[in-house]
Amino acid sequence: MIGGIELKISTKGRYALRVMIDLALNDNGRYIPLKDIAKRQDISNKYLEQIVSLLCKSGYLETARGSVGGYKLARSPREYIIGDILRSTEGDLKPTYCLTKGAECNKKQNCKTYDFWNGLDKVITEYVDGKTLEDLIK
Amino acid sequence: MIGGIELKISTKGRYALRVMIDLALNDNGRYIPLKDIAKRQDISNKYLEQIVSLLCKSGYLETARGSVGGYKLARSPREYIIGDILRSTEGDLKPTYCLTKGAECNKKQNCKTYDFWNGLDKVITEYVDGKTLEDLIK
DNA sequence: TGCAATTCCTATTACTTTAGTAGTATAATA
DNA sequence: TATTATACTACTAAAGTAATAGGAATTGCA
Repeated sequence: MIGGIELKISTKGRYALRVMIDLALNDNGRYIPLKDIAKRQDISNKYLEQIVSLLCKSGYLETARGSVGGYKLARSPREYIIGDILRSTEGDLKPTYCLTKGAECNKKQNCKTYDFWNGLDKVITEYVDGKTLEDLIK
Repeated sequence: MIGGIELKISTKGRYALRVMIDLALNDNGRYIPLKDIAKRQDISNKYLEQIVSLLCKSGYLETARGSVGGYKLARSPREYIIGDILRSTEGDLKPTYCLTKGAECNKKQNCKTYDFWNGLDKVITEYVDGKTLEDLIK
């Protein structure tokens, strides 16, 4: 088979963004249990656990265990750059491997496509890093 | 496992672009056999066959079979839009399924992320459709 | 103290996609 | 007719996606 579908953001990135928005919109100062978010967003609780874990490790969420535990935003929505949220779950957002430091192609110097891919990366990065969580919820 | 690498252009799109550039740079009016391109580009001949087949079906290449057969560009480099070349091998370049006509999410109307993804699609499309093959080879 | 609610951590899995390999048929030329 | 090349189709190993599953650790409360 040839002719697939690519350049797609995976569920991890899309769900991460929805979790952050959900937490921003439902902020009441207390910790919000994941099952509430999962229910509202219609996403598997167990799968969300893994995604939220990445957001925690990046320091984007505060968390509390136990019976009144859950998650809440660690900062105000305007302090979250969307690109950062996506990168924390998607890995990097670069369109080709040759753009990643340390993974460059050895033909990079005289490759006619390198500058093109680099330019594509630039417009993507400028867009996702130019918006904050606040921009999305208002 | 969680935490993969995404938003990547696959080899199909990258190789297609390199084939088109190779054909533009080595244009001598005659048909160029695929094995010459494969050798210059250091890509498997058999794999390139499948990619080139897609470019042919899109009408981007002229082809001739037989002993002096091969491929050549169907038009001048400035008449090829890079986005078209990529889409012919990659499928669409949209960052999420919800942006594809007929595959929209049923929550689209009040989804806070839809406009964000739509905006990302727009900057990607503007970039890839704003460059021609001529831009890449000069 | 014990129970319930919750996060935390790791393993497993079905499915799809990627990036090819392989074989054969078809066509054109010398 | 032998050679060279494209055209077409089937197959495959490895990786990634999108979960599911099970249990351990932590906290609040009766």
